[in-house]
Amino acid sequence: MSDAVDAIIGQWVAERPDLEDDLWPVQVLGRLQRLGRVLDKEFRTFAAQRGLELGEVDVLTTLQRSGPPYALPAGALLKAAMVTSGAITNRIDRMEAKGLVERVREESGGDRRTVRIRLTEHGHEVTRAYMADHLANEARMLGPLGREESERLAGSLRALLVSLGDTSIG
Amino acid sequence: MSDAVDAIIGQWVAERPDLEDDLWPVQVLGRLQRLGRVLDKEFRTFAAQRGLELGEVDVLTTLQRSGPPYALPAGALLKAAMVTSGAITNRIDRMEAKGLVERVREESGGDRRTVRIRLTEHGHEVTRAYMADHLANEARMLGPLGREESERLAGSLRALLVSLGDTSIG
DNA sequence: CTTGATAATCTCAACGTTGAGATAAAACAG
DNA sequence: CTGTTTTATCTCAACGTTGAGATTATCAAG
Repeated sequence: MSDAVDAIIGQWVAERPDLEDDLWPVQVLGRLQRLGRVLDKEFRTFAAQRGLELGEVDVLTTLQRSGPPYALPAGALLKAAMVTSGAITNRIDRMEAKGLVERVREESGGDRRTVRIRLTEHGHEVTRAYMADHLANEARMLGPLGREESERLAGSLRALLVSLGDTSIG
Repeated sequence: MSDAVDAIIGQWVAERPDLEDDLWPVQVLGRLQRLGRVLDKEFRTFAAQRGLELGEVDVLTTLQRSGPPYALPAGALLKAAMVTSGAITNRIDRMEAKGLVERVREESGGDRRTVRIRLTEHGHEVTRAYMADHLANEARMLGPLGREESERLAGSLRALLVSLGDTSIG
């Protein structure tokens, strides 16, 4: 069975036969770009059905998996989310209005520049429910691929991420 | 060697041991999401250094690989790009101002609703130069992975795209 | 023909992100 | 201390996309 990227490469070979030997990276990177689009759309819709923006889910899960006390400085969040500072400020503003997180400024003694973002009880509940649904959805999406092939695929993707330098969360 | 996703999964297992058996899809989909971000950033910077927006490159290459007469209806472009109509109108406006493409309305006899977007000579040159650089950059990015592992990876990614229903360009 | 439905494109306000700059606090050097 | 540099966060205008609606043209039925 062939996919959209096979079709695209086929077009290129027909139009630019001289490039044929240079097109092999597209088999991987073209598919990764394509999957990025497809998954982004899927997850965005999934989040929207639950009243959340994808960026908000990102913040919620980052805080949740960071463990007690479920609070991180804004700077840690922006590095984890790979976005700029303006985006994080904006997200936190919205999430604070929704009661999902709260800004906690350091008391006397601490660094008064940093603002810690803490999950509220409501944020905890929303995240817990979301994660359960989300993992079920992911399992469904990977169902046809099978668990064994998934493991193999994960190994190759790890190697690629490592070679691209994405080796730590911060 | 472990990557950022290994770290994330490690945090989840520590915080929510009850979820451990359900986290296996994250090994694949988490990495794909992450790679989507990383590649998007890389390609966006690469395009910006050459005075182009990523969406503009998308239009240029779609037209180029469609072959003579290097012209497609706006509707075909928006399906290929997986974006909404507003985005395509906006892109074409910008690209027309840059002299990369031109709008060609059907003459008498054709469907006068459709607007065909045609690569200009300048657009051709820009696309040709861009593709050469881009393919070299992609080969460089995949260098560490090696061509054999790339082929294997491409096969798994194809299977996933097919199972997600992404089997044709339109 | 005429009417109604469908299709292709454009318009535009709302939205989230970017990126440069502002603000304020902390760390460092003399 | 005092002045400079660095760090953490916020502000805000510009940007590209979305999504609903408007516009104009084609198609189908009567």
